[in-house]
Amino acid sequence: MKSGTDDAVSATVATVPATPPAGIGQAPTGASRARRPRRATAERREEILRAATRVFGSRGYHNGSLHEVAAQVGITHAGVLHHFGSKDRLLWAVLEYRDQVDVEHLEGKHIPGGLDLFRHLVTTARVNAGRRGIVQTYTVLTGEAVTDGHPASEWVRDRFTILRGNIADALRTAVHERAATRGETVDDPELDGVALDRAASSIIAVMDGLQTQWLLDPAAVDLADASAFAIEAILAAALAGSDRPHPTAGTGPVPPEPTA
Amino acid sequence: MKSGTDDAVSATVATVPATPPAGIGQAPTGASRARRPRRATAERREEILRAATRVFGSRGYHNGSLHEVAAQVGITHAGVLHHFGSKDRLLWAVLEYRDQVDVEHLEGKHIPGGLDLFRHLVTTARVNAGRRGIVQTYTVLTGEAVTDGHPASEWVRDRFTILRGNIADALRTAVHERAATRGETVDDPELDGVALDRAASSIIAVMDGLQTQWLLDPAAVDLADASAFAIEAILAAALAGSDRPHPTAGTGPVPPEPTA
DNA sequence: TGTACATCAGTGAACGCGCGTTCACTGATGTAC
DNA sequence: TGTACATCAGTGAACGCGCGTTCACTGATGTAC
Repeated sequence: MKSGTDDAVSATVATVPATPPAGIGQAPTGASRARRPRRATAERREEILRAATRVFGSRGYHNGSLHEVAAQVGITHAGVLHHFGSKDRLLWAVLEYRDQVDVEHLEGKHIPGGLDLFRHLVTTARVNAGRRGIVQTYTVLTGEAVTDGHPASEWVRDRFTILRGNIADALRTAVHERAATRGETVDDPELDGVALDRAASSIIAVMDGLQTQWLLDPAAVDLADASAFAIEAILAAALAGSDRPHPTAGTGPVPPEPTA
Repeated sequence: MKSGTDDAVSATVATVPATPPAGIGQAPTGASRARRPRRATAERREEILRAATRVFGSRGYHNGSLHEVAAQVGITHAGVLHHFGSKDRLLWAVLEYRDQVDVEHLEGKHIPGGLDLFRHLVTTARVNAGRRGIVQTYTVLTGEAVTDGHPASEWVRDRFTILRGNIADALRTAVHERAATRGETVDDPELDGVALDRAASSIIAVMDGLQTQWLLDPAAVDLADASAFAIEAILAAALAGSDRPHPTAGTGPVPPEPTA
């Protein structure tokens, strides 16, 4: 994955790693000398990634320029390309970098499961209310990714898939937990997978949608409170829905109208 | 509103109306001749607006080009500018056009209130599942609008404000309706405005967020079903919440992590 | 029915700008011996 | 401790492209008389 333009790697670009910058000091592979990356290189590369995160976040990927990224680091845009080869490659590196940072934040502790995940999501929303920049980056990139042939769309799609899976699993666990406290067992061992996915999608959707509204009008939307309310609402409906067949919404004859 | 670059209107641009193209045949205002717009003009302008909607929707506003819009109508990009003066102006016209079309769709019937509004929203989601293009346009533009200084951000913000208001009003009505069927009256005449706004934001948010996921991965998300489920869940929580003080979510000590 | 004239739709070329990419080159860093 | 050398970070200029905007101009349309 993540390929697509990797065919003819320009000869000038010697520094671009196929994989994101791993640790320091790996033993020299070839016969030539001085293969060990310099200590400062990884740091400089991180500086650039942080700057690119800010620029792509505030201006979008297409509209953000290498010049602006470079200026924030104090080098020229050619210097940025020296490290990352192309603008597309820089974007991919930014996305991978964010994944990596997120994982490091969690340290050894894996993503919580069961009801703990939902408390975690609520906390995340509360924390996000204090980091406008990061929220903007994700929102802008996610929106752009819907565009035809956007270089980040695969990444965003994968991210959604994984999140949906995690949340659906946590829901399943929560249903079992609740049944256990009642001294019951859940009849359908696989539960209703469709219903769980539906709830999982919805939870991600509210969080994302509220971020958009909050970014555009922070005074009108309380990101933390609204997220907490909506997550609880959907969670409650999902748990209740696992008891009995889920109702389909009655719909009157209302004319079509977009509400994006 | 909608101003910002209206200062020096280029002299070449004679056709650009300050307001969107109104009806045909309004009486000549000045002393000069031939002021009545030609019959074909309004149609051609609409053609352009529809093409621009498609282009901005599939490529985004910044990435979409006047050339592509023009090609879809069979004229040159200078011809498009003849009608709209600048790219920004074209975008505004597209947004106003969509508003206008939406209203016309509703014909005389105003937006429904009370529980009918929520049935209407569910229907909208179902209809949207069959109009990928329009959904993409709204999603892309909304995402881009979060960008610094984007020409559509004011429009999107206003749109959210109005929608939140409509939905909050409908919620208020629904609460009263429900109390009435129970033979009760609602004590707080203004209800809990904050709670209503919270629920209104959440409903818009799920609908938008689900659209994004659906656009990226139609096989993984059932737009209509998921929207119906989530709207019902939030509606139920809002109605239940109007009975007793709303609980605040308990949150464990979990490390921060973005989930945009 | 004709004529003169203003307006309008649209063209085609040119301009200028921003931007991503390429490339030759420089000075510094670090390694091998 | 020195020396030679490969590698690396970064520069500055040039290139090419896409694109929005401007502008002079043309042919058609419609109006006034």
